[in-house]
Amino acid sequence: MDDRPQDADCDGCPLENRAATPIDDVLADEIARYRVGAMNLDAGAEILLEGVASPHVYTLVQGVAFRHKSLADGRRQILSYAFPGDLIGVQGSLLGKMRHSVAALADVRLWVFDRSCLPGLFKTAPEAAFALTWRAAKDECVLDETLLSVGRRTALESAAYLLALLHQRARVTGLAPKGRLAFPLTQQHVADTLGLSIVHTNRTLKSLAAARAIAWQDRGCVILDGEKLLEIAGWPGFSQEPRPAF
Amino acid sequence: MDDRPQDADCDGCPLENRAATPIDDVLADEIARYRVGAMNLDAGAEILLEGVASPHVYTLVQGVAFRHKSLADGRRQILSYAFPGDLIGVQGSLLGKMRHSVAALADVRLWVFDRSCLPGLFKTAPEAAFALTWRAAKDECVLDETLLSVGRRTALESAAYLLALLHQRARVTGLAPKGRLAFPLTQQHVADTLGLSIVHTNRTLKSLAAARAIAWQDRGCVILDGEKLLEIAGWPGFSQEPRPAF
DNA sequence: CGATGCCTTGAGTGAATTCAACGCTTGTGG
DNA sequence: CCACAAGCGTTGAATTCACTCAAGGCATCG
Repeated sequence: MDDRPQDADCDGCPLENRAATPIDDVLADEIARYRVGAMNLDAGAEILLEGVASPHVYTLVQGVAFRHKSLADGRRQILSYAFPGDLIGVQGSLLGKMRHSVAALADVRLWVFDRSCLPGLFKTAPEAAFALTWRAAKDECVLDETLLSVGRRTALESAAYLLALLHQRARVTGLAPKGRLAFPLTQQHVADTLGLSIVHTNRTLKSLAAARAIAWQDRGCVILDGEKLLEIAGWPGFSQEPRPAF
Repeated sequence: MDDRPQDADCDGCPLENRAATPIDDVLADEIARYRVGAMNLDAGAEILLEGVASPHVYTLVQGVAFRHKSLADGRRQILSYAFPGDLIGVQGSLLGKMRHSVAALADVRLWVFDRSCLPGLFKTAPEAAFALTWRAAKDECVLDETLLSVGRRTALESAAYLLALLHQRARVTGLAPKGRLAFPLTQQHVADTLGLSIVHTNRTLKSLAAARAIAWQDRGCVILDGEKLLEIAGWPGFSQEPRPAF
């Protein structure tokens, strides 16, 4: 793939667009000093593979990615989604090798960092290191809510939660113009995130469409009523609190 | 509750017992300087509540705790378990207020720290801060595997995974003498961790017992064949890799 | 223009749930 | 000391949610 022109709706806002993306300036500025390259990948490509000890850590500049892991017979679970500004592969760097895979959902643009930069960050830029850990805490918070969803919410509630989450995260990065999720999310992705079969996922999404909360058209999801999704999910949404003073 | 005598099997090994517990010396030594007190709580008590901005962070010195969150109508999901040496409440401190609750599974002994010590740790003890983040990564790794389990493993596989996990973690802290999990885990806890009903959990555990992998007796779980659990779960177990050089 | 990927629908099956009840142990108050 | 309640585990039966199997429609692409 190549760099594509930005449209007026701010699809695929680059990381550099600080107005639209929730940049953590301290971390972004500091880590930028360690940048060793960039990488572009097509939608569907794997960014990192489970079991691999990658020499790199990435930041997602453009596009959307997802973390996933699978059982021996192929059953797949999507764990979480990454949006522009997010770090990719930090867990793997800290633990030695990847315990999950990461794949590109849309075409992605990544900045590449040497994994060895992490200890340096802690030594020379404590506030950036703090910001990194704060992000890890936010990610874990999302993971907690997803686990609650998969474990205890009904299929309808769970699907509403997921779409509300993706909508909320996409919006702040300019990836939800007019409510349309601007990345090729398939019903198989939804199924693999919620732990449901593709058939039942389809029926559940139809039910959300019947409630006029979403529409599934042109191979993608349009959020018609975000409030209704939150209501169906019984979820208040994530608060966007800033990082506490260092 | 009060401090109780330690038995020969090392039940309830205190944090001080470095031979039996996987202490991260750098972090433990450093954070100990900020200790402002200790707290003992009975089994069943809540340690931290969702929504609260606690002034404290804790380390679990003795006993077992679990993180959990619930939906409005009471459906509960257990997210993870904490064993001696683990930190409790760091996520809440970083994010402002708790996004989940934490409860004591067994009687617990905690050391109390002021939440404001965290930035100080990053400023003055970078290696300890690095160790803290490394632990967060390990915790997230467990959470990933649990999500895979709840979403994609069958009830039998999932139950085998959970008991193998608890056995593995209990063993290194001396909380699994002769294979018996030395804390009052009920079938309701198992159900709330796996996202199953109590009735189906009971039948699934009976099935594991019929396979001679476990026994459920005297209100507790005995692991008879840890290898068989791993095999049923289709899970290799967690590698106990040390923290990488700083 | 056949192949592929994605969405959709029907029908039958199976897994897991709810409802209900009972036994056993533990703790408590009369 | 006994009666009683409460907590936990167990079992049966009916129901429902979700799955598998199967097939077809509709785009897109080589």
